[in-house]
Order: sequence, then structure tokens, then C-alpha cells
Amino acid sequence: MLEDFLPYRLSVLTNRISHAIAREYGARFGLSIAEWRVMAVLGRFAPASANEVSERTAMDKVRVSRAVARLKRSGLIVAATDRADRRRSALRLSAPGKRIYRRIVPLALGLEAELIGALTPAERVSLDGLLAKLHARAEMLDRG
Amino acid sequence: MLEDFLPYRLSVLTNRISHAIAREYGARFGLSIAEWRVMAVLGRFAPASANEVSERTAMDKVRVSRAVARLKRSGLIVAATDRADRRRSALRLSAPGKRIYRRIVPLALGLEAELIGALTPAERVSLDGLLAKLHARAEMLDRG
DNA sequence: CCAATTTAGTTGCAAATGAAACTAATTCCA
DNA sequence: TGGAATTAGTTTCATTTGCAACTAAATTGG
Repeated sequence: MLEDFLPYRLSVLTNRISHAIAREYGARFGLSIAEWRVMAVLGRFAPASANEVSERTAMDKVRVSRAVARLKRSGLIVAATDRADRRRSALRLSAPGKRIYRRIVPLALGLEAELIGALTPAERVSLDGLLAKLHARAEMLDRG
Repeated sequence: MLEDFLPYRLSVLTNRISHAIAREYGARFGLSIAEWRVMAVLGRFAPASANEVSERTAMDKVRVSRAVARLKRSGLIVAATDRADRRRSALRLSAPGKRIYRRIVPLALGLEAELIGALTPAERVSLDGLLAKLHARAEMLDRG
């Protein structure tokens, strides 16, 4: 029944995890999940436009736009207008942004580690493959 | 990086699936996901109180309360005050509610089937176990 | 060239959400 | 008993969300 229904199980699981994460990031750094995702992308791929961030995170552009606005206001990222295309802005972490980024990364990895600590190495490989397959299929369903 | 980060992958996957589902239920029956979940529980475990529904679906009580209110307004469920405990109401599907329920169940199962159609039978068993383990661990993290 | 279309990003608005306060009924225990 | 504490469910309020409409810049085709 409902409790065996895959979409439902995934949703409950995801909710629980998001909750735990939001508490961690939110309480300690005042960051929403959207904000943290933007920082995660910029920490790795700066400079990036809002659009690139949107593609890399699969968040829609409105959500990215708002997360970026808040992060600019709180000084964790800086935006320079792209010289070549003035619609675009080149986003990067500011110095304080980098400091926070470096503090969060281990936290995030630690949380993930605790989570997949429930699994054996073989199971992790297996999970990886299963999620990839489901993801591909879900993408089809969502479009078609 | 982010795209390998388990919480993130789960979240994207779940989002995609929820989207596809919401389109299906929402468009055809005017039901939100919360509403459908309430109906799913009542279709199987009626009569149930709002609280029981909340426990079975892992939705918080506010969300359940609102879904129930809408379903009552649209006549898909009926509520009788519990004689033994007058705070509680005993919820059941109405006749029209049952009809819709019987129409949605195959749709939902069909969607799930399409999704896990991406997996071999062995993989399904495997996924089942993995999700159970992750779920148990996530519950710990969310509390502790 | 320049009008039509596309693309980057923002904003308006209405609906969804959830924490906290609230009402009403029940239970607990001194 | 009867008042404190608990529980069911609702409401209030502030926040989040996303679609659609918008502005501004760039590209494209005639």
C-alpha cells in the first residue's frame, strides 16, 4: 500500500533528510538549502552566471534569482556584470563566502557519510546505479 | 560534487517524480498530492482520524488538516464526530470519493510501474532494502 | 541595417507551507 | 473530585514557492 509506494517512500525519505540538513545549515549559518546549493556551485565552478547555477542545481531560475539576491545582500557572493554579455552577471564567492563554504563542505560531507554509513560499500555502488536508472526514467515521465 | 551528493540526488529525483504525479492527479481530478495521500490512507484504513492520517503519511498535521478541509468541501470524504472522543473525527471516503479512489489507484500503480520498469526484479528487491536502511538512518539523523 | 525572436534575470501575484498560538475535549494525579 | 497537563484539530501569520508577465540585452533573418 501507500507505505510500499515508491514515490511516497522517496518523498518521505527526502523530507527527512532535507529537514536534518536545513537544521544544520540554517541554524549555524543562516542559509537556506537553495542558498547553500548556489554556494556549492560557486565554490567549485566560479565564476558562473545565474543560469549556469540553475542548470547545475536543477533549481528553477526564480529560486536561483532569489537565493542569489539574498546571498548578495548578506555579502557572501559578489556579482560582476559580464563584459561580453551585459544581461549576464558573473557570480563568485566573496572572501567571507569562501570562509563559510570551507566550513560547510566538511559538514555536508559528514552528513552524507553518516547517511551512507548505513550501507556497505557494495550497497553504495548499487544505490548509485539504481538512482541513476530511476532518474533517467523519471526524466522521461516528467517530459512525456 | 553537488551532482554526486546523495541528499541532492534524492531531492532532484523526488521532485521530478512528484511533478509528474501532480500533473496526473491534479489535472484529471483536481487533487493535490496531500489530498491524494489522505484519500489513499482512507481508501485503505477508514475510518481514521486526521492524526492517524498524519502518522501514516508523515505529513504534518497542518497539511493534513487543510487537505481534509478541502476534501470535505468537495464532498470526497465525510467526517463523523467520534462518539468516544469528541475532539476526534472519524474520516471516510464518501461514495464519490470511493469512485475517484478506484480510478486513481491503477493510475498511481501504473506510474510506479513505469518508474520501476527501469529496474530488473533483483534491482527492485535491492532498492527496497537500500531505501529501508537509508530511511532508518535518516530518522536517526533527523531526531538526534 | 533593423524588426522579430530569443535569452538572462527580476518581479507580481496567488497558492502552498509550517511554526507557533490557539480552542476544545480528555486524561492524569494529588 | 478538580485543576494541571496532554491531545486533536484549527487558525494565524510570516515565509517559500512557482507560474506568468515583465525589462533589458543579444541574436537572428530578411
